[in-house]
Amino acid sequence: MGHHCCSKQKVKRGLWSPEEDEKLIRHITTHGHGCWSSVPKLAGMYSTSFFSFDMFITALLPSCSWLQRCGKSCRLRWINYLRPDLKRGSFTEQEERTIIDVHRILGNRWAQIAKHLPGRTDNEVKNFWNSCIKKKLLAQGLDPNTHNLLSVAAHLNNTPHNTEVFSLSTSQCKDASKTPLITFPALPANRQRSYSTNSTLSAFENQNPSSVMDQNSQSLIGLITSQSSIEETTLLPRERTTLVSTSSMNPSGFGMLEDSSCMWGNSSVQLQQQEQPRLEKVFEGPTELTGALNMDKYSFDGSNFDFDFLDAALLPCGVYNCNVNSMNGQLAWDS
DNA sequence: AAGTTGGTCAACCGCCCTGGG
DNA sequence: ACCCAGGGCGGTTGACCAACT
Repeated sequence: MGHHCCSKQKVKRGLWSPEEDEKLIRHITTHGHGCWSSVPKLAGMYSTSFFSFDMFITALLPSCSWLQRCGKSCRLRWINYLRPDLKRGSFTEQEERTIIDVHRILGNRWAQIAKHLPGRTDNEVKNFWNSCIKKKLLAQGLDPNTHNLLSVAAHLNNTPHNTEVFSLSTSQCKDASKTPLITFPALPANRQRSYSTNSTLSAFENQNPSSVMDQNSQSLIGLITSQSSIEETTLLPRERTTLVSTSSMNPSGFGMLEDSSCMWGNSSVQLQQQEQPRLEKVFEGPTELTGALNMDKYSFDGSNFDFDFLDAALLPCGVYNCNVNSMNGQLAWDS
């Protein structure tokens, strides 16, 4: 069943022939596409000598020269294949990284993602994602839909209580060049969750991301975003920014409490920017800020700090120390 | 050599949105 | 307010090809 725009015509389907391509290119490069639904007929006419007797013969014999294609088909063929500004060939590593980064934020909004890749189409990006990137992420132990570690999701699903705890598995991160992004799953409206790690980070003072190890001597490079407000908080793109946390008070590392409040045992948060951000256009705000954590509404029960996210992605990258004013309880981050 | 399987990607389908009548 | 056509987009299909059995 064809689209209603061409339901009255006998239209051809399937792969385009070089002759059809030629007609479409000739028409659009000289006249533009205008209304796509009229392109097939016009493209056929312009393929003959203009204002000639042939033109009228052609019009009378549509099966010979009209582009017997649905307008939608013409549009798709032009946009996805014939357009002169299309980039050909394999995706570069940087393009791949961009796709992953933007997909993490936008999900399967291929057209939006493609806008960050000049010369690439949504169809191309979608195909590349489905045939390549998806598998790569799975091989790294990451859920391609959520970009979370698969073990996190599995653990969450298996935990019965209304307070759920996961362990940040680092077994998938042995290759430091493929450090995963660690994101917390969005909080469901009707459930409370508590997230914590059971790994102790012991080398946070070392600024080399590849040598930040957990107790199992496996690298754990983390980046934490609040998905509930992902537009504002994202993004500390992996391989560009490294968040390393540790604490003597809270050897478990970090955690998130119900209602997106964040409990940090960190005595320090280190953000290291490794290269210029590539995604400035995705977010509004100062471009030099690729993200950091800014917290408010803390509480301290003698062993743990409890913070709320105020907003993230607002602090410049750098190294921050958390200071608590013992008199008024105010929290301050020093760089 | 023939059949099967799996990957890639161009193209289609169906839904949604928008603007005009 | 409603209908309709056109355009945009994400999901899916299927043709094609290469590798494998």
